[in-house]
Amino acid sequence: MASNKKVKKSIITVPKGMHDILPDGQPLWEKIRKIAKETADFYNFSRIDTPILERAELFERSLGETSDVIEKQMLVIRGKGRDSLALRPEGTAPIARAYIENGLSRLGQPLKLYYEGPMFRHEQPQAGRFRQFHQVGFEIISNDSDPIYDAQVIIASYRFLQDLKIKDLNLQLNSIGCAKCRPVFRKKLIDYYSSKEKSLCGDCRRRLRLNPLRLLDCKNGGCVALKKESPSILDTLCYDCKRHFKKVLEFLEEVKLPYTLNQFLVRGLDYYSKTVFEIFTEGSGLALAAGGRYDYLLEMLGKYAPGVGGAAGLERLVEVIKSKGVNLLGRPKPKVFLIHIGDLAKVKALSLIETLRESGLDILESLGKESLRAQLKAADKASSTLSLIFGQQEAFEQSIIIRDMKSGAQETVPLKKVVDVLKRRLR
RNA sequence: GUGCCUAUAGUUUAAUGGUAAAACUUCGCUCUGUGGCAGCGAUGUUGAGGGUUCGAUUCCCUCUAGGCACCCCA
Repeated sequence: MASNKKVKKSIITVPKGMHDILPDGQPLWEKIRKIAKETADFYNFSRIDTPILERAELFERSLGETSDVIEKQMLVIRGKGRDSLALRPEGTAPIARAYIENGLSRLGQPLKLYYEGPMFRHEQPQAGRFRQFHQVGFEIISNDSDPIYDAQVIIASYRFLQDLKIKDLNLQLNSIGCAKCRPVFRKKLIDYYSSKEKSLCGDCRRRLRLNPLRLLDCKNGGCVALKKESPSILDTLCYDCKRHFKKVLEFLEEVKLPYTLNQFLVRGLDYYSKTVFEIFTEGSGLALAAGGRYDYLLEMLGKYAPGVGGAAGLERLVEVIKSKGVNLLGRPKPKVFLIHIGDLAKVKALSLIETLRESGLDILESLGKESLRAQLKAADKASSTLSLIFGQQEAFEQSIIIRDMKSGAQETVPLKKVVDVLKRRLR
């Protein structure tokens, strides 16, 4: 106790933007992951896990050197050798890498993959934004850019959110064109905005030079007004892109998936082309899931193969589920609590637990507590339906008491029969 | 990287220029083999450092951390 002060003073806290997911928060996380897996299973996406560390170059080459994610958010570790390793800021580039490196085209076309895990971006934490966050993502890589894949990724992402019982989903769609038509649009945008540079905000003047597409993303009053008259990407798309996008919309309409066209929707990463999408829910300005087609990503990494994918941020989902009061967790399983009294029973309880385990029964205990009172309290707090009371006398007699925690009714059964009786009563 | 706000038990919050209170949680006791209720008790050097002051948890400054917003993004 005297050292309390010292301990307190030197307490080590979690790094900025990171957080613990505590035991009482786990059930919801497990449930979300479970629903992600069920969605993936149904639509036939196979799980893939890639390392959390990748060569920094992977992201530099694929996400775009001028993107914020690369420019200032990537956490880079200098390895012992000359390697420059990065904590992955997103999940798609690693999958593209794994696809090429392992020759995953051999697994058949198309290859549908899903992943789940932590991502890292060094940014200022705020609502729905962390330095370590978790994503679930769906990706389809194939040897052609069939718009059906775009639709399938969007459907899977949408259904995932629906299965999480998140209401009022709003799917926004756009096409940002291909290598042929995007430059045309880019030029149109620059032409349009150059004459109006004076009325743009500081950020937008920078964007005009660096990444003109992002001009459409600005929420600044003056820029928003200018946006209205700006050239529309949808009018500029080449024939192929137009047809591709139309097909995607057609497919979504077939499954009655409501969408909104948003010609101002652009994405932050360079590898996107054609279809881009974001899914929102009412009352939050943050996208719950987002993604798009990336016809050039794998090519940039050395092998041509178009793909399309989307990812959802789990922290944001948890936040929405909590704030909307969605009840995802059903009734908990009935629990049995083993209570011991006395040293002999304590020892015997240990092997009894193993016996129950072998019979496939779940059992809770509090072997560290001695008094019956305290153990009953613990059983109650764990919301057990039944408890087993095992004392000195029962240990001698090879019997045990089964107590119904709600009614308080007790029956004494021979130890040999406890498994059968429990199974019957739990049914 | 920029701006604004905040910092008191594990949690949520009071209070005061004279070294802190409640509720909830946890643990224990009242009650040595029968829980949920109740009563009692335990668990804190008011984020760190400095300044003003006889005296600072309170006022001021710095730092740190957190929240929110911008940038950007899941």
